[in-house]
Amino acid sequence: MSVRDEQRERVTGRLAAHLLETGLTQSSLRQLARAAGVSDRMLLYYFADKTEVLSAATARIAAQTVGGLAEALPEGTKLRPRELVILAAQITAGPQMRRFMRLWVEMIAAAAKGEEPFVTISGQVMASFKHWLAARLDVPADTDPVATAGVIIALIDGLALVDICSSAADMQATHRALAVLFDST
Amino acid sequence: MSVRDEQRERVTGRLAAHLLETGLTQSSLRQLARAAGVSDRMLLYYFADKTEVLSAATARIAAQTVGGLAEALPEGTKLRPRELVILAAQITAGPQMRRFMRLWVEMIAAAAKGEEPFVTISGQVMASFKHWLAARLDVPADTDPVATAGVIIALIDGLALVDICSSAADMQATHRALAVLFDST
DNA sequence: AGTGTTATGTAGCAATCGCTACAAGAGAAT
DNA sequence: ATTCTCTTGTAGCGATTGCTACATAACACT
Repeated sequence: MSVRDEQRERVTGRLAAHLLETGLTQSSLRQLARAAGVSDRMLLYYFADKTEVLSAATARIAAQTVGGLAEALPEGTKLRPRELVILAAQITAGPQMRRFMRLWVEMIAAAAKGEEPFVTISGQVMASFKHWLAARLDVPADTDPVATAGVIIALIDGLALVDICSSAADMQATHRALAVLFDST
Repeated sequence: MSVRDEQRERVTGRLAAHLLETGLTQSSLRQLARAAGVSDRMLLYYFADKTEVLSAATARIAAQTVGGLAEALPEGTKLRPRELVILAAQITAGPQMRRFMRLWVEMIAAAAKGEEPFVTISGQVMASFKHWLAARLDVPADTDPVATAGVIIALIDGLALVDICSSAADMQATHRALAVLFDST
């Protein structure tokens, strides 16, 4: 592997950590380069352009996140929708996943503006998340598991949206109300 | 009312329409000025700075939207959570509200970045939406209506997120799954 | 008639943006 | 030793950003 490719790997990891930390607020080429410990000139030597930089970093983040989720929901798990909602809400409320959710919201908003690579990436990530969740979903035979997973993801992502513009206390109340609404006892 | 104040009103209305149409993609001062039919110089004569421009326009949009919702859910309406979810999902899926939801997502993402006026405004709008919805919510006495409204808003807003990065066909399936999950028959 | 406030246009500043031209050192290949 | 590709630095370009200095025209007030 050439020096260029090695640096590409190193830089991708650092950028992934940087984006998780700061979201898309510090994502100009110069800011990204500084966070990665290289010059902006070199960033554009390792990658073709800014789109490719962000593409590599966000793809890395998505892979890491799916890997982390696999621990909480290993393959073969089968949960009913209400159970999965409660569990997913708990998982995504943790400090680590919370940072990802915030970045994820920013990425989708960028996709709404037509900005690449976010249109492409968020479409792919959304689709794969849906199928990943659907595989762990226990639903009646006559209902669409992927579409049901879509509803659950909407709820989880929506909680992240509400989280952004609510106080911590309000958010706690929201989670309590969620537990009541989706109580499966 | 001075000429300045009259223009302020006119411009605010045009900017509200512009933002609903284009989201936050064309929201530089020069682009906003062009959409409003004035020079950028004058925009900063009518308003103190860009923050105040966006503040006026988004406040107008929020007021219009609440006004529109009041037709579908007039005061005195009382619905149980599952009924309200289905109804709200239908309402927000229409072309007009869909534009608002897209802008709303972009505004929250901007708030996540700490950008004013979006931090302030989206916090206010979220809080008032919650209470507005809670007033139309029929819940048991021992559950918090405002927090329950928060969950419903999370689901509705989350659907807008999913909508942004899904195909129209997938989105139809998602709405069908929603109807099944929250079937209140 | 003079004077001050209000309204509008022209021009441009400093900062940042993504990106590139150019040169040069380093090491491998011949 | 020479050439060639890989790697890295310096410098800067043209565009866009939010915002401002300055001049001027119009109108109100005394």
